[in-house]
Amino acid sequence: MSKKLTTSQDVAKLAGVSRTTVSFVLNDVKGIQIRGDTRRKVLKAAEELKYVPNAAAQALARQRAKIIGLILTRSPHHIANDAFITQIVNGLLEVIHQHDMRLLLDIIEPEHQRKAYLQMARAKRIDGILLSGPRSDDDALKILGEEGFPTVLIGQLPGTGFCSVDVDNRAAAKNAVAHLVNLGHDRIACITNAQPSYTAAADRLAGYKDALDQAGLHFDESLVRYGDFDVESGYVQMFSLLEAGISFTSAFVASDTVALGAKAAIRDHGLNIPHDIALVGFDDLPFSQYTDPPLTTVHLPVVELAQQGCNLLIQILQNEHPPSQQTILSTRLVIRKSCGADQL
Amino acid sequence: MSKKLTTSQDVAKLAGVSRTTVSFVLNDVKGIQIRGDTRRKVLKAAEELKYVPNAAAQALARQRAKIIGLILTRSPHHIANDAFITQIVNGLLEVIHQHDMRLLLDIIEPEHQRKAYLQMARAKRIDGILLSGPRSDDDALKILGEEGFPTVLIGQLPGTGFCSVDVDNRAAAKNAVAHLVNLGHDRIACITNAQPSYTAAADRLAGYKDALDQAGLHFDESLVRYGDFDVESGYVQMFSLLEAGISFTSAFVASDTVALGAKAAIRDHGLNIPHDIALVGFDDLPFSQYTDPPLTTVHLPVVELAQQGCNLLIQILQNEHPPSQQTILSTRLVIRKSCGADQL
DNA sequence: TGCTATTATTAAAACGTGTTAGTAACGCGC
DNA sequence: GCGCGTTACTAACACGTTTTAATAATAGCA
Repeated sequence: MSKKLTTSQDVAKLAGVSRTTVSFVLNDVKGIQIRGDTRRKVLKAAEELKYVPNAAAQALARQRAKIIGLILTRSPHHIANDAFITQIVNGLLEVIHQHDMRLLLDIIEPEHQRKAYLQMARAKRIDGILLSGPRSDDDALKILGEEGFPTVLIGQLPGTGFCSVDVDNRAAAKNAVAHLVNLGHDRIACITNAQPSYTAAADRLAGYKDALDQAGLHFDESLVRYGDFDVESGYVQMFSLLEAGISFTSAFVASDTVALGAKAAIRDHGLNIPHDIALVGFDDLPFSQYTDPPLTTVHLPVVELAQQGCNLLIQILQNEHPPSQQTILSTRLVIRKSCGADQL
Repeated sequence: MSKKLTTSQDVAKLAGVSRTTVSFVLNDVKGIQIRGDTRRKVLKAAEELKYVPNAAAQALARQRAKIIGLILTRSPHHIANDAFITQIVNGLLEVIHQHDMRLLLDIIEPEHQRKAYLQMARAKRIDGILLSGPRSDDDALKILGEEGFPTVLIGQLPGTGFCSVDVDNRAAAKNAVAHLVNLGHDRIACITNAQPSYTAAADRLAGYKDALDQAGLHFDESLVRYGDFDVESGYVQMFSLLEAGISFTSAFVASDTVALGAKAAIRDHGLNIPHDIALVGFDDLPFSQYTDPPLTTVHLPVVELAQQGCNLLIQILQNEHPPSQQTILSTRLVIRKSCGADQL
């Protein structure tokens, strides 16, 4: 491992020009004129030496790391069960690559070392933050806001001034449950995707109530259970519902992952979907159309969510007008077999 | 957004010492003695000013970015369907955090801009690379090796000098297929997880053949299909097998994701698992025990894979003896209902 | 030829840290 | 009182860029 590191000085020497000229040529600085042959000399020298500018030095000089941070605030266990993350990363990277930037990924446990990303921001290790799963009790986030650090939320935090991209969870959930109502169900159970301290979970539950209200149906607390992101929680909660001896003919499960567990519990009770219990999920994960039966669910434009969030952040970084604060993308109900709609 | 940036100079001034002393105290440099009260003054000043060292400047000065890069060489579409990534990231971050480092994530499309991570390495944006899904036709990787850049493969590339962590795909596949043989099956179809240019896919296919050989069974090319990472490919390939009119009573599908698609195809043909066709997967994804029926599959220690790979890389970075080149972790067959073993 | 305007290039100052080499201050033995 | 080793600190350089201000070279014009 040779210790030599090709620097812009080397390129300059080989091309017979100054370091400044090398920088001008390589960065294509506008407002600066360089003779054609000089430019070619520099480019040739750089090519020959396989010169690559040192990232740290560049970051220090131009006060930009060209890195954006994606922060996920969930426990590792929840991360492992989150089928969205890869899609988010995909969408993000597409935009990021267009701007010749990089992605730094970090996971922060809700109760733990919350200041980690505050540090990264202050150290200017990252130029901006994309935060998925914002919590209202997150002080670090609050400080970030006060310090004016470029931040975009994937999700929402009403009452704060943050830019955000999200879907209308409440309306989407209402729509999904209304579908069950329209199919004639009046005893509809609900398993949330997570604890109600997560705004998305609370919103989806609210949507469930909205649909009941609109249909003039009574909201029965005993039909509600709280999921916890993963498959197992779906199994456990649906099991609990079935064991409770409360009658219901359909269920709205606010996460496809959780719904998968719920489905297994229903099967283990010897019941049939959709005949005995009609099931509607939320998320439309890649596997959801391949479950047995295929899962009726709410499609979330995750990739678009990530892309728009990232574009928003980059606009902020470039000081282009801080655009409309809150972006809401639309969802759609994907009707498959698990709700029994095709049997009408 | 105030333009001021607290620097170590500010801390020095407030504490009434030199910048050097601040650095000594904050980095706890050994071999240097600092009086107790001076140390306290510095710490207090740093605290008061909320000083956080500039990452770029640090990286430049100490020639270390304290960032390791996770490079995934798969197409975005495949990434979206890869349920392992989140687990890998989880395992990685745990180790990375212990060493006060960060994770930079990038996805490189196999056919496309391969040099991207070579650039990052040369720019010293990252200190080391963890590469998942290595391909033998990857020139950039070859160059990385020649330049002695710290690299660890998740997966394998025989014949190269890279450190790597992997499982014995061939033995694991052989074991899984042998299980089907032991259950009395002599017509066993196979759908790979990916194109055979991926070493993992080729190895698993080889293991399938090994098991047939050992059992004295004939290898029938027409029973083999090639999956392509995602659920859909499983559906398509199993469909093709079923339509081909070749009789078989069981199938080894070298990926749980692909197996999910295969399962759907079997169902759509009105066949029962495991009665008509016994199914064995590979990977043991979080959802695999919740499919209907629960999937018999090969458990992969993904988290451990990531952790050990990361530890290996960090050891290399610290110039501790470049340890045993190839690490192989063990797998185990998880027997559930889809293979019909419990009906014996 | 001189003077100015423009063009092409460079020297030097930032950026904020880590680190080496060096220097005061102090006690100590003789 | 002189050298000598310790202790506690600092001045100054290094890291590799970008960018500003200055300069050398060329052209335009009377």
